[in-house]
Amino acid sequence: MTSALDIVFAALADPTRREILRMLLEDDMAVTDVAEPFAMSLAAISKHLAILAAAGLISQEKRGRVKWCKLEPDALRAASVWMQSFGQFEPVNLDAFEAFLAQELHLPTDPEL
Amino acid sequence: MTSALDIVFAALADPTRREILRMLLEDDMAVTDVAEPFAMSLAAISKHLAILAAAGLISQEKRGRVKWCKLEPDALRAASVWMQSFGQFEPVNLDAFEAFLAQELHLPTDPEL
DNA sequence: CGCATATTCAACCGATTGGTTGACGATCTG
DNA sequence: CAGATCGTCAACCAATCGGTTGAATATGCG
Repeated sequence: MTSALDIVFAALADPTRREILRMLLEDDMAVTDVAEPFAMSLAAISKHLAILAAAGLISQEKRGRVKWCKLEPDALRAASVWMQSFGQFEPVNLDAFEAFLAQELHLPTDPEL
Repeated sequence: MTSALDIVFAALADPTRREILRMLLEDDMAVTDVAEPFAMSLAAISKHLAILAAAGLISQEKRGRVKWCKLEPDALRAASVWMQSFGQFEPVNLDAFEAFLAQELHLPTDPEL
C-alpha cells in the first residue's frame, strides 16, 4: 500500500539526501565524489543514493567502475502537485479535483513529459 | 540539527497523515472524528496528530473536552519552496494529477482521458 | 455526585532507519 | 599479473517509528 508519495517524501525527509540532491543540481557526480563532503562512510552514502534512486529522484548509470548519479527532478512533480492542492486550490474536495481535472483537459500537454 | 524541512517531509511521508490533512482540508475536526474512518486506535491517531502539529501542518485548540484540529497549509510553504528550486512544477500538470487521483484517492481512471 | 465522553499518557512491541565495519566483486592501470 | 580504486553487500547496532493496550486526566451532563 505504500504509494510513490510515501517513498518520495521519506527520501526528502533526510538532510543528507536533500544535500545530495542539491549537489546533483549542479552536475552529475560519481558516488565517491558525492560522498566526499560528508562525514560518514561511503557505504552510508551508497545507501542514501539507493534510497534516492528508489524514489526516482536520481538515476544511476555505471560506466566502467564509476557509477554516475543524475538528478531526476521530475520525480518531485507528484509531491509538488500534492502540496499545491493545499495552498492554492482551497477549499479542495474530491469534486473540486475532478472539476479541475476536467478543466485541464483543454490545455496543451507539456511536450517535455 | 533536524531542520523544519526534515520534520515536515517526515510528517508527509505517511499515508494516514496525508489522508488526515486531506480530511482537514474540508473542515476542522475533533480528534475522535478524525480517527473514525481509520482502522486503528484513537491513541494512534492522537500520535499522528501530534506529529502533524509538531510539523506545524495543523493546529489544535481545545474547547471544552473537545480538541479541534485545523489545517495550517502555510507550513507547506518552506517545503514547496525547497522543491521549486529543482525546477518549476506546474501544479496543473495533467499526468501528475492522474497519478495523484489514482494513488491517493483510489478513483477509477476516467476512460475519456 | 456519578457516569459517560474526549483525549492523552505510559509501557510495550516488532519493524524500519541511519549509521558502522569488514569483506567482497568488478574494473582500471602499471 | 599485481595492486589500487569504485562501489556494494552482509552483519551488526542504537534509535526511532507506527502500532497496541490499559490506565489516567479532563470535561460535560443528568
